[in-house]
Amino acid sequence: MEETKKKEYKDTLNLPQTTLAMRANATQKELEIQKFWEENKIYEKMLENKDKTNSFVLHDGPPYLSSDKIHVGTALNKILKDILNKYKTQRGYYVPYVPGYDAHGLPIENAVVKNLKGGRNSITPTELRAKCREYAKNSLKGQEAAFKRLGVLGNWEKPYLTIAPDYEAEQIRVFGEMYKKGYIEKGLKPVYWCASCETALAEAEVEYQDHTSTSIYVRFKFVEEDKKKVYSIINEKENKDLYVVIWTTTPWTIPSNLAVCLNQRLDYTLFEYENERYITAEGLLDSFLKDVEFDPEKIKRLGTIKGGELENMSVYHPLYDTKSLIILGDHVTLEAGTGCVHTAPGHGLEDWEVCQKYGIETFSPLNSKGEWEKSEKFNDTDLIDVPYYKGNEIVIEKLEAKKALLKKQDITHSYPHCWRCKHPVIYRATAQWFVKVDKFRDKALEAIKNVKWIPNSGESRIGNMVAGRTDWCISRQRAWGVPIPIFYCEDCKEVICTDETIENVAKIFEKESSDAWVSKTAEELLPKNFKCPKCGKNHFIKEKDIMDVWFDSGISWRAVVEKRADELGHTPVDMYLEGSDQHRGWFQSSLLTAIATKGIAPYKQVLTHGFVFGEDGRKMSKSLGNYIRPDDIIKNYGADILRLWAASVDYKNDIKIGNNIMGQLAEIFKKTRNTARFLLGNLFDFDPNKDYVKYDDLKAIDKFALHKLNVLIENVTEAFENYEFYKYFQYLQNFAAVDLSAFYLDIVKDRLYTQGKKSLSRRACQTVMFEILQTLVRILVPVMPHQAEDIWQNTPEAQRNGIISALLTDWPKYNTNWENKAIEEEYGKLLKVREIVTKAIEPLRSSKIIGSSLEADILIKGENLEVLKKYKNELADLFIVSHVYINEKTDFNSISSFEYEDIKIEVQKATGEKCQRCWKYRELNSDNICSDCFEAIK
RNA sequence: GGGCUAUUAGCUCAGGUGGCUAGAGCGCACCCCUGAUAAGGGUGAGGUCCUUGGUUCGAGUCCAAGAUGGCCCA
Repeated sequence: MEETKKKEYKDTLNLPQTTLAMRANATQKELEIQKFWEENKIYEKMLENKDKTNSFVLHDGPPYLSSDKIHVGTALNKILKDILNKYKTQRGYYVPYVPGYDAHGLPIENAVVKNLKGGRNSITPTELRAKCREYAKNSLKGQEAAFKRLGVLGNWEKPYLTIAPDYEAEQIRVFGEMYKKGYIEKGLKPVYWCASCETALAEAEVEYQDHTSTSIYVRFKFVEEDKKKVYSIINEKENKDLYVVIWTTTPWTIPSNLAVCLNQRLDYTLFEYENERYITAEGLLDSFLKDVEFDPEKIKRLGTIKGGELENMSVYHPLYDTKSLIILGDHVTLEAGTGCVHTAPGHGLEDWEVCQKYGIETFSPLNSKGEWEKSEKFNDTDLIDVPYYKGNEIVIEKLEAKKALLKKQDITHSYPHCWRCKHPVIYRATAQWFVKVDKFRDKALEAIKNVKWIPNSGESRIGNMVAGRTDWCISRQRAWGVPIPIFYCEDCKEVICTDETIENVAKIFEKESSDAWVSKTAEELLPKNFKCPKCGKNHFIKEKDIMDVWFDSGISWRAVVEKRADELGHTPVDMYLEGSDQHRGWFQSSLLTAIATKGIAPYKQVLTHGFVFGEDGRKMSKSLGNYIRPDDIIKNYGADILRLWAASVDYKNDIKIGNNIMGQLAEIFKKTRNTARFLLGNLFDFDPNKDYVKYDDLKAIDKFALHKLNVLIENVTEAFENYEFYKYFQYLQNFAAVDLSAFYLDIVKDRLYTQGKKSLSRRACQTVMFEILQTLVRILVPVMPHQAEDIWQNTPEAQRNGIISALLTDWPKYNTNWENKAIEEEYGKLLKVREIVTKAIEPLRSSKIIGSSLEADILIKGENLEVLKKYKNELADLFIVSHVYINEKTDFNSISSFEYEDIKIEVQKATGEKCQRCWKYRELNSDNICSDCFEAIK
């Protein structure tokens, strides 16, 4: 047979034709597609003609604008949101998406200050705020571009910013409402304080360095009445003095002591030494005795008592004529000291917190320079005007004089220092504004129960946090933020915050932003001719603190969702979707502000995802070499593959990312693409309006394929409804690789190529492929929108039904007409046999006796082969061999066989000659083709 | 230390109420095809189901303790 003849036959085949490129060329193509979406206003069209009462609103949690680059974790978050939004849109919902940005706060302020040559004080607060604003806006540009590059669609024309004037104004109103309800109060709380810079410091502004401190053991004497109680508990008759012993590394805080904290579960030992009696934790007794040089031989143990039994007893302050309460706290451990913790709520965060529970007021006698100040509550003349760091010595002397000091020794430990002046910092309680969460906590806890948390462990997570929270400190001593809108009367010191003042400030902010608080005087910010409601005078000063940024973003349900009701509807929205750290952050601040003002949670569902790690399971870091940025992935693979990654992992847990993982996803991406490409290639001449074959005329295998497609639709839909995208990924992958590529498409190829172009049998499988392609494109949309669009744009016009973008297609529906249990069951059996057939042929291939499976004939032997007999005419196609015989062949030259259960497969070299057109082994005519082919090209 | 959480093949995931000789896809190895061709097909090798105890005739599955990792607190 000469080559030309071969070529002639090839020309009579219906080979695939398509304009869809085999390679995605994603990095470039995705940009073109994004441009197409933008120019054709696809986001707007997705919202058009939708019933707004049938909406799905996912309210965006604002990422922080500290940098113009985004992290993979942020990308993951935005992608998950977008996948969901696109899916819900396809399901017919009205799905608006307004991206947000969090733009106030310390990191931005610090970044700006760092770039100032002359430091913070070289410019005015107004100028500083302007620079912060500029910094945030620049970051926004970078982040917005990065988000868009992911293929995220939304209202990019009008995102929301926490620094927008109308946003800030609304924040003031929310504050006002909460204040009016009595939910906001002023109180004292210790913060890191640098006495040399005279400023409060945030955690991020503190550096830990080694520092040598004088540590002391101090004894506090029990009051008579409580001592008797203790003795009665341990049955001790002799009524000698009893002391509890504390250990501290900050002697200067002793004057501020108000309590001694024990752990309720720990055992405490009472013992006598040289006629004095003490209490310390059992587990620390040995180290204590050693430190204070008590001879263990001379110890007389009197008994043991649980910390819990001493609760609410009192001891005398070692220096003053006051009493300190014995309280309990879980932070007390056996790591160091005596298990009895000196507690000064004005000088330690844990101290403060535990004292809040006992209603012990915060006592903070130091001024901003760190010097003791005379007051009603403090009048120790030895210390007044002395700076705290000189106080250590004085306090120790005084303790010695009172015989309260058991021991002092120097220790070196890690201690916080000011990042700017490098001096050690202290905890100092200052006046702060608090949201009194305990006043509406029960309501919040109730609301938490009515929200759907995904995964549902979120409920106990946030529930426990809210239950344990008494106060939310919203004061920050910073410049870049929304001011706490409080005025003080200079004359009578009245605190002023009324409906009138709030609304006036809000109105001003609406026009000029919260910068007005800095640039205007108190009088300018107050209503005209405002007079102090208490004393009637008219001199006022402004509060200097700004609000915690969590308060900013926490009111977005109000400043964004409710303000843009026409676009976003109302609270509660359908979903908040963020990283699991937001149980502490945004989920909580949003909940608290909404409960406090509106009485309801701002969301119906909250979905959380875990954090992203390197492929090695370790935290991503540049030094470990496992740090990956979204940019890098997009540059190498494109956004769709990053999106596919987001969809492929179970985001409830920690998530890993790396080159191996991405490489693998790229393979899946290619698989779906090539499958779609093959479908497209074989549909080039298919017009569903004319060529669609009705169900009854399909071959059994076609019906089986539709059945499989139906199952896919069902599974994938369920996966999306449950937000289990990784299940979708598994289903999709299996369908493309197993059901299509390795099965249906492989088998049907022969029919498509060799049957008459317009023959019923070719049109039948084109009909099925059409349905598959239509479904495939649609289910690719949420996860791989660019790929879906590329496929769609290369789909023949007649098959697109006038829909201009893949993103505007509907989600496929389960089709009951395609349900076919009989075929499913029968084909299930045939597939088993097919497996046995391939196993029987395999050895012939390995030993190079045959190449293509069409070079083989099959003989099936066994009992109960009814199903096989029923489909006898389709079996050769199904196994892709030339002839299939069942039981009855006598002259079969078996050269290989394989047995499984009750079926035996024999293989022989195919009889007849290779048809030059269809390559099957057949009786050939004079043109060297078989009769089927002869018919097909007639 | 506390709250919540995770740990099944190299990777991503399945394994309701205990019965598994532990599955899938990908990747890998080998082979085939050359009419999906920088594609397609086949076969195969990979697992002390984190560990240790316990309950049970029987545990990846239930219970207890522990290890390791994570987020948030302290």
